[in-house]
Amino acid sequence: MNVATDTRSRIIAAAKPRFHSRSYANVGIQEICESAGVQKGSFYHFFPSKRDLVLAVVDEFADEWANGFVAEAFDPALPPMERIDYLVDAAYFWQKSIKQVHGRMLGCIFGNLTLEVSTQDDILRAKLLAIFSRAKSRFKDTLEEAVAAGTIAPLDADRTAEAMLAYLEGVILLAKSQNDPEVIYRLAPAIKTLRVESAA
Amino acid sequence: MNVATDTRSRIIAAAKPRFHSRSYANVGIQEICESAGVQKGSFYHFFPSKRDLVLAVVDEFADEWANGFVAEAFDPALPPMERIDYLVDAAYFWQKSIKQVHGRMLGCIFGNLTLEVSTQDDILRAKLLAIFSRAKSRFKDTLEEAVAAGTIAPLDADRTAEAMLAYLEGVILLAKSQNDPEVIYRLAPAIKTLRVESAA
DNA sequence: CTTGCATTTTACCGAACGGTCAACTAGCAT
DNA sequence: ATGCTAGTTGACCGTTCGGTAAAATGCAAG
Repeated sequence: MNVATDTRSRIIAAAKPRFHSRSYANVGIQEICESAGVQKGSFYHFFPSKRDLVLAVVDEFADEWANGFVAEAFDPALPPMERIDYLVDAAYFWQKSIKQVHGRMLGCIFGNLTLEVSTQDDILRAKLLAIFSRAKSRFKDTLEEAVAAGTIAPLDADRTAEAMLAYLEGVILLAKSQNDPEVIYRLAPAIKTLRVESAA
Repeated sequence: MNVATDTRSRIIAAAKPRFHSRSYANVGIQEICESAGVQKGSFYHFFPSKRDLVLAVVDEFADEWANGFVAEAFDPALPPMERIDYLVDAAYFWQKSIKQVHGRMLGCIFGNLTLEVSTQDDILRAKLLAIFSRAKSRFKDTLEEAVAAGTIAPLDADRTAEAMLAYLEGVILLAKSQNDPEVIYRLAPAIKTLRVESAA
């Protein structure tokens, strides 16, 4: 790994937990640079603006999830509806472990950023939207498979997938408002009761 | 209305749409003062800090809702489950009208603030939590009434109420990410399919 | 007419904000 | 050894941030 990419990734590594645990506006570039051991001029060598940094941070979080829990959860070897159980469990355990270390429920970075910036920055909103869209597709494929297998009654897979994603984000929001990951444990399993019937 | 309360309420009136359409951190006191036609010294005569202002703003939003759509929706004269339909419709039409005027889906102020500040300000988080708690109670009472009337099968009313609130917030979040209130129209009715079974 | 208080004005504080710039360094290819 | 370039440094830009303090104003009661 050459020097250049190291500096860049150190910046991202410093920014990630900060944007996650506070907010976009509340974390300054100066603080990130200090924590990464980088001068501000170097920062702007790698990132044209603060917005470009947060874009990169979002990408990293997305990759981390896609290659971690999400890949495990949506394992084709698992019965379809169990994949959803797995994902929900992963969200719970992840938030719980963060709280144990950090003392706080930090919630979902994508949800956090969506509500903070999506009225102010369409480029960032588009990136977040793409991530949600991919998540929805995972749910949708799973639901279609479950219907095909006869595990669940036929339904509007597209809309139900969107509803499930919404529910998961909402549960995490409520859990954050209580600073208590147990809310996820309590509520998230009900995600499987959500249904949007297919149009006649 | 005397001069004092007028200045104070002009400040709140100027702050409300700004906190709603942007974020807590992104709206400065100076801007609020300019818009309200008030000097900064006057601002700090009425509000000890920015946080106290946002607390007052949250109260106003909460009162507005409680005395408006929420009061209409949870009308005891309505069949219980229709109250939920009503509330969901109200959320949709409200967001839609805001978008028509403002060009943007602004979402739920309580959800927005929760995700932005609840890791950083426990007092504000507590206020938001209290508002969610009241909302949950409305759902809970409605569900209990529906069960008593035999409209729906028995369930864990407390948890289902919490789940419904979560779902509503999640749907609004997703709608905001797409800047499209029709997401609410599409997804929100599925709120009535959510169920948490009562413990055996 | 005066005292007292609530309100308002104005100027100001230090700190932080995102971002820029020119100079400098190190490594590599010619 | 020279020149080019990616990377780095540190000082600096103007602006805004939340918040303060003292003086000035308006007003009502005694």
